[in-house]
Amino acid sequence: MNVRTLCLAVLNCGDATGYEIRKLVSEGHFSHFVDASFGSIYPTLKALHEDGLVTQREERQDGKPDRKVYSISDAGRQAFLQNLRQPAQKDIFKSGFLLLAMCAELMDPEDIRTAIDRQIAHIESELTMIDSEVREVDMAGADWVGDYGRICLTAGLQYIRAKRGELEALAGTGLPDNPSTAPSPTLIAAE
Amino acid sequence: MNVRTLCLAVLNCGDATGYEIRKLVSEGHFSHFVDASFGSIYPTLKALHEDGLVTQREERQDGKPDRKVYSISDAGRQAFLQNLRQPAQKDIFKSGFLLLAMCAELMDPEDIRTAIDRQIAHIESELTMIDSEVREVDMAGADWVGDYGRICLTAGLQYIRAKRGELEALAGTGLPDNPSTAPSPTLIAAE
DNA sequence: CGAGCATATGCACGCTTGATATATAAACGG
DNA sequence: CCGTTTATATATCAAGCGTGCATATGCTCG
Repeated sequence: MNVRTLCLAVLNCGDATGYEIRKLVSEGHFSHFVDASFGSIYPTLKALHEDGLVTQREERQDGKPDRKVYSISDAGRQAFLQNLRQPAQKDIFKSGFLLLAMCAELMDPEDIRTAIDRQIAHIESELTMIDSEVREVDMAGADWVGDYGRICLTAGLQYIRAKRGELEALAGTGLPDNPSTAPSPTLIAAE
Repeated sequence: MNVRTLCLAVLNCGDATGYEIRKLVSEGHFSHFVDASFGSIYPTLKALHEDGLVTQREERQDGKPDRKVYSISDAGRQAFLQNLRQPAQKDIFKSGFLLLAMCAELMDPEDIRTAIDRQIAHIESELTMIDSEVREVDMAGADWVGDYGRICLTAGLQYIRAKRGELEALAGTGLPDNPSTAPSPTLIAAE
């Protein structure tokens, strides 16, 4: 998903400033399946404006600095639908936690436990986010998407809670800086 | 997860060339929770070599071009463990499919169905990948990580299979090129 | 012979991170 | 009650990371 399509998608739900778009995709309703930062959103909005896919109006508000509010144009809607139509690439999932879990045997038990606790907290906060925010989006698909996220996250969370013991048990079994006790893994798989 | 840590993680499991690392993280055992491309892996290996975290030996093989095989050094293991220890950031998940699903109402029913089928195929191939390849990694945590992935993917897959009807039913209900029935915007300011 | 694999490199471009700027409100310390 | 810090809202830019693509080479296999 490139930032262009992302901005169009958000603007398709309603007018917004660059700041608000960032908020939505990084902390709000969209944040559990997309992300983008200031540095890409602002230039993208400018480009979309130049291409006539969004309209821009400046709102002078007393107190706060001027805000540039963007609206999607008809051409923008067309382009957005065109983008949606073409084959989406695979979802992207990157997990530092799983990389760490893969190497559990090298780690200190205490570090593993910390990492697991942190991961649980991350997932829980994500679930809270979905419950509280997704319902606000005025798109028919939002509930469906929210449920999808909730289900995947919940499944992962349950797994971690149920099986964290196995991971913790691995800690320290492959001592890295003690070559005499050379690691002999491959058979630790517990069921 | 930056590419440095990723390369160290792979090399920690055994020696490899840049090509092999790419294969592992993009198509092999590691590919369901990390990714990286040639363009980042090769320069990173060079940098790791300069920093003394990996050693490099050139193998002249007849037929194929020379291969540069990298091994992690003791300093590299230290650095790797150090990286693992420091707090991992949140997992990254980006889904073009969910963005599309969110906007289901704007889409053609046929396009939705195609997208859903494609998504199911993606998930199934990912599951196959995990089943066939993960067991080959010689790390104790690999099974744990594989099961985690399998469970999350399976949960999502079941959800899609069970609820795709609801999504398909939304298609076309928010007619885009008919401005009279266009969705009324300005829902961002929820205060 | 052409397709494809194995191997390696370089570059353009997209995107993120983080610094910087401005202005106003809320909160806190003295 | 004033001054200072902190948070919120807004926007821009430079630097660097990382991807995607093009390129090169030489083998193997159908």
